[in-house]
Amino acid sequence: MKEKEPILKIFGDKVRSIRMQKGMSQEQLAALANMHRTYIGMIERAEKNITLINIEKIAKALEINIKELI
Amino acid sequence: MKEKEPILKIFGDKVRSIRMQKGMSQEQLAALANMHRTYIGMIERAEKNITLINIEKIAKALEINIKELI
DNA sequence: ATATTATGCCAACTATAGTATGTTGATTTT
DNA sequence: AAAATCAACATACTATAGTTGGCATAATAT
Repeated sequence: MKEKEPILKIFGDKVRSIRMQKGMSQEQLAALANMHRTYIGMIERAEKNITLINIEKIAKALEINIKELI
Repeated sequence: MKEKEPILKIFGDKVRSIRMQKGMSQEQLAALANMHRTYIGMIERAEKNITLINIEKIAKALEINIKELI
């Protein structure tokens, strides 16, 4: 993941905006989703090509539907 | 990917049903999406945890919106 | 101003997604 | 019934997603 794929950017931006909207830190979201704090950061910065299972985990942690994240 | 995650099963089933609805073979879909024939099979059988970029590629090949696939 | 909390970023590792070939059996076509 | 098309499945390999720790910087609180 050198070049930032638009779809990852869109996804990361949505995660960040919803997370902040809910007043959560990356660390809090990570804890809820059972992930590492830095991984959430990487996703928000579109540095990783996230898999479907992790998309679902983040959606659940944010208490939203997956579709709202894509 | 030993145990089939429900979300991957749902995703794979949708790919298969839309593909068949459009009268495409796995091989044809693979060609359109620039993927290998067996990989499409693995996705439909929920044997792989697909990444966001590939979800997008398949959606485009099927000429549908990503949201329709999740 | 100092302490605390939050995020970015790097580097290294391990697990697994993604790519590919070949074989087998089932389904469809002729 | 034979031929052709399609999909399942078994490996095996290589690229990269996912996990982690540590340090630097920025922002917020006391």
